[in-house]
Amino acid sequence: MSDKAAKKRQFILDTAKTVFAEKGFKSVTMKDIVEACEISRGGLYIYFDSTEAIFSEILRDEAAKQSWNLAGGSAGDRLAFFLNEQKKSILSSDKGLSVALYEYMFYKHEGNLSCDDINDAFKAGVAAVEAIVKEGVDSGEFYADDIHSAALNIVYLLEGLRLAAGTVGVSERDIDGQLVYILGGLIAEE
Amino acid sequence: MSDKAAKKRQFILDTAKTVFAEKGFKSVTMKDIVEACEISRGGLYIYFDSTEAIFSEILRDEAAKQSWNLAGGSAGDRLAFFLNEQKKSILSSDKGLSVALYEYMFYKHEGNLSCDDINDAFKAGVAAVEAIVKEGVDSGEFYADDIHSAALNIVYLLEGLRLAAGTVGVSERDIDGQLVYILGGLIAEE
Amino acid sequence: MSDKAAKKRQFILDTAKTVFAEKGFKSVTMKDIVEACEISRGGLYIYFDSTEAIFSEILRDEAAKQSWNLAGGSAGDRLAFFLNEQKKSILSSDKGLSVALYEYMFYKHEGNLSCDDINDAFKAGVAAVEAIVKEGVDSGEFYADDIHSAALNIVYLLEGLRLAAGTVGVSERDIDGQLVYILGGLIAEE
Amino acid sequence: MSDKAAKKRQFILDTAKTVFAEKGFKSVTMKDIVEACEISRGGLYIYFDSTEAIFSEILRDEAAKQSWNLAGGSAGDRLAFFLNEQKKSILSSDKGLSVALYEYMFYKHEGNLSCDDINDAFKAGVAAVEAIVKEGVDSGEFYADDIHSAALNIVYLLEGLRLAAGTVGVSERDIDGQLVYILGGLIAEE
DNA sequence: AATGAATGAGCCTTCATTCAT
DNA sequence: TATGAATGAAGGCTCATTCAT
Repeated sequence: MSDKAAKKRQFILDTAKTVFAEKGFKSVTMKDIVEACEISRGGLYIYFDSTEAIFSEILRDEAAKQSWNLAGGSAGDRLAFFLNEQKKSILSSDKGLSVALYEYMFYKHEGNLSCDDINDAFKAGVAAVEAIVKEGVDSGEFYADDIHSAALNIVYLLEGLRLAAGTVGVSERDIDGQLVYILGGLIAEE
Repeated sequence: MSDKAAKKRQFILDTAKTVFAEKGFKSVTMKDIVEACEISRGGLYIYFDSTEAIFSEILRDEAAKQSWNLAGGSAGDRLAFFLNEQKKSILSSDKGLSVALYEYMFYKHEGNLSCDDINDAFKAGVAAVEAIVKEGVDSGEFYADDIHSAALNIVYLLEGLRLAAGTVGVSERDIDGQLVYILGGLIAEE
Repeated sequence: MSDKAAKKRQFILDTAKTVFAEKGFKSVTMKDIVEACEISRGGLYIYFDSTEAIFSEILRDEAAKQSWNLAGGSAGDRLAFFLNEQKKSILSSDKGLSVALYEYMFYKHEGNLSCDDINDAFKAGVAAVEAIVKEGVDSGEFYADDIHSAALNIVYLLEGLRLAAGTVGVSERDIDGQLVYILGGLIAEE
Repeated sequence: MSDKAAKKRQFILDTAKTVFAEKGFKSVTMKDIVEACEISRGGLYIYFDSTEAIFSEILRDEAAKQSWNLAGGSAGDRLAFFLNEQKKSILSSDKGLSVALYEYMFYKHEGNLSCDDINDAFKAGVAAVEAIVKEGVDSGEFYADDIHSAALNIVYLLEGLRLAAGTVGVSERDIDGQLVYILGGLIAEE
């Protein structure tokens, strides 16, 4: 049973994810999810108490899937790979979930609710980028006065791009231009 | 009469602005605004049909206040001034409105509604920054391979910072670090 | 001034009449009339307290215009003339007011409100028809066992036609068929 | 469950019918029905979306109950039976629903909404009467120049009576007088 | 007289949440 | 566990009516 229950739980999460990707966070109601999952109103409450609980768990799932330190290779290769992944994610339809994510963050922030998962994820992201940059600096591939600022710069820039993608829209060329800029900033200066 | 009406209209806008700053965009109801303004339900409808209409007008007001091409001086001075203004705005309590703004943009975006005011404002921002950068490059103060990308870089970075300020939070030091980074990128390379 | 006021009052009645013709009785709001007349909300209340008061006065006006005993001629001529007038009224756009009239009657009836004007008008109509029929019978033009029933028959039939015109619709042929039927009933039997 | 739901649905229809009979169509609000049924506001919406939907279904129910071609016997018997049924219906408290019906028809008509059910019912009524008349004419019981007009005459007259019953009121004697008139018109002329 | 802003009551509709089955 | 009917709170909107100017 616990097995079956786990499967149903996962089914709900997967289905709800598509709903959040489509409608953002705040607009999604328990009813929307009930309808998308084609289960009963009461049935959903057995597993989750609120859209917030569902989204929070979806985030946990997503975070678990993340692997910052993918592959091996030189720092340059790894950074290039990372940036390419980010580019794909910014352009992809999964962008939808990022809009929901922003709404979720605002929602938590407005309520002055702690949002440690998000904060932690952000810090983890910064740390991962910082690690790559540091490695590159150590190996002489990159140049940076202040490694922390360099990493933050990359992360903030990517957030800015992602946000723009969800609102005013960005072209692939715009993204490429910025990625070149990032790499240039780390490499060009001898 | 029209004078009095204009005053009340402005009063509503001003009051609503504080509500949006506090609660974002989506969570704000006509009732919230009615209560904040201490007017009657029907009274509000005399002036505005929806929270969207109110917020849209607030945005117009804000945009009108914007003056990108402030002061004179060298390109460097002007950029420094601009960045300092941005820094203040990112750190200030007006930050609240920016969260509402993001929600508003997502709201429009989800509904596939045109949001020309926002798009125009974004483009205007990019153009203004680009103008300063170009001026600096022309005068030899700045160096940039691709002026457009350089301007976009600044704008995206500031958006990323502003977003972070509204969610995970940013310290003044973080902002300063990034501003230095921007200036460094434009100046350092000879 | 009283002259000017009387003119305005009449203007309101005339304008409101077109509104009632278009929307019936119950759907018409004071706001509708205010807008149609392009006067102020408060201004309307100076003259009338409710849509009911306005409609009631319109009815009085209409009743005053009615002249059942028009023209002279034989009973047959006068009946033919009367029926032709009814036919025109049933087919005309003034039909709109008749729908409003029905709604008004129902409205009064539901509230168990006296509606003497209507009742009186109905009785007056019956009496007028009855007078013509009686005249025809006396002169030998018509034949009728029961003059009152004959008159009621004509009135009810016309009401049925008018009602149908406002709902399921009637063709001119249908009306003609019924008028022939009426005349036939009075004349054919010797 | 579906059984219980069907019962509740029917309960709502039955209760709403009394409300419509009392207040007509347009004045009835969802709130009225909610209160009459002693259920919750939201509860009603589970079954019906609007007063129109409820009334429409009530009409369907009523139409299903109708049996035009009742009993056997001669055309004269059948017509007499039919007319007697109509008389009872005109005099009965079910009259209330007929006022609502008229309002409903006007409502649909004003909105230029198709109201096929009503039109069909009207045509079916005419056809049924026409069939009886034709049968009588064929068997020599009745006499009529134009069978269609004769049938329409009966139907329009009954509508006129029903309408009058809902507004100015009719006495049983008035109705009897008219029924005699109808029968006389069909029979007397040899 | 006339204006039109303001009020507040009233109806509509949608959901989160509960609960008997 | 699962269902889905039921509830009631919440927010949206429209008008009749009043009132200061």
